[in-house]
Amino acid sequence: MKAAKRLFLEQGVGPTTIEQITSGADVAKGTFYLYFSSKDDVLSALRERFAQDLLAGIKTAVTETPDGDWKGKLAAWAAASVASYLESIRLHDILFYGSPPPTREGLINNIVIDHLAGLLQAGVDAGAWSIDDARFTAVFMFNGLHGVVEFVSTGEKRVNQKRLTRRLEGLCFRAVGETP
Amino acid sequence: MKAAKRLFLEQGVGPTTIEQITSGADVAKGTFYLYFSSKDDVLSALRERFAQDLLAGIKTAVTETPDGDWKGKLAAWAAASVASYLESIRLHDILFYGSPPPTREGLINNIVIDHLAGLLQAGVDAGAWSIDDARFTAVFMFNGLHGVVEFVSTGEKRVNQKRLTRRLEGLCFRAVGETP
Amino acid sequence: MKAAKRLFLEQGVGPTTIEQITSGADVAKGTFYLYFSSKDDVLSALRERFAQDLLAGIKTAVTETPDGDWKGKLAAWAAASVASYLESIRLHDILFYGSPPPTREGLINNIVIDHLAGLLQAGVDAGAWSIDDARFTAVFMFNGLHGVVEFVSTGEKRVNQKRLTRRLEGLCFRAVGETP
Amino acid sequence: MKAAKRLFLEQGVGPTTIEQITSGADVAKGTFYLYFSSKDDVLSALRERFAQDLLAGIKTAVTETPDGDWKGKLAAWAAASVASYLESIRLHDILFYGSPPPTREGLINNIVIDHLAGLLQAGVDAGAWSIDDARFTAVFMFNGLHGVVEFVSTGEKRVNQKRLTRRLEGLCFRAVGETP
DNA sequence: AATGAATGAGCGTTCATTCAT
DNA sequence: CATGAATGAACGCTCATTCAT
Repeated sequence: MKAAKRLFLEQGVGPTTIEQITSGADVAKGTFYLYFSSKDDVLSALRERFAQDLLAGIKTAVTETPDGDWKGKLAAWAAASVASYLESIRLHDILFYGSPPPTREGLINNIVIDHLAGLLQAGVDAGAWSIDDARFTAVFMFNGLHGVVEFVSTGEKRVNQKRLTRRLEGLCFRAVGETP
Repeated sequence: MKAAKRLFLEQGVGPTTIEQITSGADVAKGTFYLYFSSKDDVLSALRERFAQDLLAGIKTAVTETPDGDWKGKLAAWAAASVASYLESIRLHDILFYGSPPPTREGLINNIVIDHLAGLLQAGVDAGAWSIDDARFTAVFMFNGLHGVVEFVSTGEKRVNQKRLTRRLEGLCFRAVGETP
Repeated sequence: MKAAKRLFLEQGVGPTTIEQITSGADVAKGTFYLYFSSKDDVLSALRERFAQDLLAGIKTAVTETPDGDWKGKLAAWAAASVASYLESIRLHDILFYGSPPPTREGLINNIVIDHLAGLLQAGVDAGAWSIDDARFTAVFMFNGLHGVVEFVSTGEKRVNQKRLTRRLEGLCFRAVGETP
Repeated sequence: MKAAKRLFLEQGVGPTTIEQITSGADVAKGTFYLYFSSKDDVLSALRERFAQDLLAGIKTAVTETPDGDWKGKLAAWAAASVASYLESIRLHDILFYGSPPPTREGLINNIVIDHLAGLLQAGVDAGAWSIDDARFTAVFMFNGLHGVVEFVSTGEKRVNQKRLTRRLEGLCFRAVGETP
């Protein structure tokens, strides 16, 4: 999986051959098929692992913020997301926007968005902010943030993470009707 | 190009062969190479055309809104975007998220986002709203909207376009610091 | 060998893998190579066993017919052959007509034909019938009978064994110049 | 097809690779798939051609014998069959006894046996001889003859075709109840 | 004696691309 | 301009065989 990840990042999924993966991992070609049934299968495994890691990081950050501080939790969510994505936006895109997109179910998006939707709804229930539809807003926020990180990553020379985070926190606040 | 578009939608880009395209277009295989240099080349052409059409629709809607009515223009932008994407979100995804990703330059995103950023900045200059960085907000808004449309398209049975548009307008207003 | 036989019958020799055989026999793959050197080796063993069983059945039937009754012995040969083949014609064909053909030596044919040729020659010596060349006639008779059984097995819904046997006895009689 | 036939004869069907066939025919590997869909497909084509040629030879010989001379026609059938098979018994065996045997329908056997059965029945109708069941006897005769030719081909140093033919005619006569 | 993970040569098949007609 | 037969590199995948445990 390490070899596959490296190669996918270097040349994309399509052009990477099984042979290259096994060469990179210093095993024989047949060995690959002992553990994976196809290239898509490795992709699945990488997705799974990526999603778990990402969600874990976000959850930790949000949980560490004191209960009751809803704006703080939302800011923590944004900051953790930005940090994670800055580190691995290319891997994310390769895994989740690769040619035959998976069932759209089981996308990383889903578990991360589920979690965010939960957070937003909890804020609503606690009277912290007011929004029409938590899931809806979660999708908007997630995609907006993701897009911005991607935009920034491919555009600027060096990313000013601090300013980026501050601005995204501001946009998240506005999305729930708060002022930055 | 018509045949290619249909096939890409039906089975994805990768699995579509040149032979299928030429069969579908009722020409010989060699003829393909008189007009395109490769499959990626057709993809490029389809992208170009798609982006032009999309931007044209948005521009018209925005222009038709009376000058000075900034919220109206933003709402028009959102409504036109939703309408266009609802009709062709799958084609968009196939064209712009297929592997191997294009140069990140020349993405449809760019010309549409450029336009939106212009609109936002104009609003700022006119004192209609206040935002930190127009381009930044434009990227956020564009991706948020796109994500929501995609989410809605793959999820619900039938899409309630009116409600969807209303909610997205609201989120766009909030993103520029206005109340829905 | 039991597992191999079952699999050969179910899917043919070629498509059967060593892995399937060892799975079917509930042993590890390596164990196979402790007892056989290759798939052809199992095939050989199955052939040997098949030929022994078949010849034993025929010999018994022929021996049980009183000495001197040559037509009776020939009829017994035919009846026993029909009975045996009806039960296992598919196995026979798989074992003896599979590619690559064995050395043509060691074919079941040989030991069964040898025996039949002996019987025919004994009849000649005893003045029971008159034929040109015993071995020659034995080959003809053996193959004719085998072909008929195969023909009948693959063709009809249900085989009328009694009638089949009677007719084949008749043909065997004719082949040695006797009337049925 | 010529190259395939040669290779099948030299090394058997299984061990022959598509690559060898195309090399032998001095074309590229892909060209093979322009005309055949698989190795089995070539096999089919060779079978077809073989059966046509064989049957044509037999029919000619039988037809050339004066009508009314039933024993002559049967002798002609035997002689033509022997001659054809002696020339190409190995090819026949490779084509028709290869591993995954075709549907047992469409076997050469069928069209040749059909023809022979017709001849035998015509003889019965004309009162030339008496047999129980024409098709049945045809199968017996065909397989007997085929087996003998095969036996002789693989056994002796040099085949005495004249004596072989005479003896097989004799056996065919006996099978219809005539004396040689 | 038994195991089963590892091997890697070799297979059938596909398909973008060329070019003589 | 258009054709489509021919190409052949490249791929995913299988499976008989080995051998350290």
